[in-house]
Amino acid sequence: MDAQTPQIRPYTGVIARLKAAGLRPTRQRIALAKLLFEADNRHVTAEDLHAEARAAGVSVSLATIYNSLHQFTEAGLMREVVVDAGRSYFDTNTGDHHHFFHEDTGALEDIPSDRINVSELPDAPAGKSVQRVDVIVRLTAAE
Amino acid sequence: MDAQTPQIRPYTGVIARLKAAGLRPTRQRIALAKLLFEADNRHVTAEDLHAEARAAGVSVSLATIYNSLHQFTEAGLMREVVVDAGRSYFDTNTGDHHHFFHEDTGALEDIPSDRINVSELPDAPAGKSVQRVDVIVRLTAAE
DNA sequence: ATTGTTTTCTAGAACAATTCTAAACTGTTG
DNA sequence: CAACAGTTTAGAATTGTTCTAGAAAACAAT
Repeated sequence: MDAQTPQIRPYTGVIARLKAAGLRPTRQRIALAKLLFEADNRHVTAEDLHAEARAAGVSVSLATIYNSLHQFTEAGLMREVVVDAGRSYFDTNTGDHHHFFHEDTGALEDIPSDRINVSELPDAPAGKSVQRVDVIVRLTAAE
Repeated sequence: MDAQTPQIRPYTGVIARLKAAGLRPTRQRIALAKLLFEADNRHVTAEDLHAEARAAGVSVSLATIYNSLHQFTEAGLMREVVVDAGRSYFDTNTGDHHHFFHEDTGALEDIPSDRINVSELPDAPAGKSVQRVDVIVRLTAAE
């Protein structure tokens, strides 16, 4: 199996990506996009990203982190994963896949879609359409 | 006479159920248990249940609603379903099943486990065991 | 019933994650 | 570079949930 690794993109790549999404390439958005999209399969909370940005010497307010994460998600560059009531995770892998959730550590891990199979899905009720199917495999420390 | 009537239970049924779970049958817990377990497949948030109890003329504090929902869940009488960051749902159906989540209305709907099939689940990572597999089918209004 | 012991309940304060607000700032365009 | 719209910001506000410590209720033994 060949893992489709997205190429590491240069500066201009990030800027182009933001422009293509209809987002102005501001200092903050460029910095966040670089942190998020120049690595694979990142799963971050707003606080995670905030800490990371500050650690990288980029001064960004928490409000901007939330704004950016939502804008990136709306633009289809990320997706939001709900595993824990009270905390939102954002995933840079927008492909078809599912998740392991480590309840002890709070970590999220991808499960490629070919490693799991969901079938015989019932039809959506009348007037509704399926937006997405989320599978979360919750893990605890084995005893 | 068959003592195992799985239908609507009288007062004593709810009380017995609470006792069996190691919970004192207090006025509040009895009232909440009646609201929750004398109907099938209820999906409630804490606020929902609070409003419902008040509407039924039962005065219960919100803290007690939270306490009770958690106690019932720990006792295996209910299960918590995470679909929406920032809101917890509690489900009175403890059997094997999954959920439709209506994103427009916030409603949860059961999908019986025989109407959906999850297979080829990867092994849990070393040292971990699968606690549960949640499947959430997210629905939006069809356009 | 009365007591004592323990559990539970309650209102309100505290808390954490997120969203809002209104003013300051920045990117873009002419 | 001036003007404007889009963005960022700090801090306040909001929301859902948990905590706290005193009051009340359940239970057991009189």
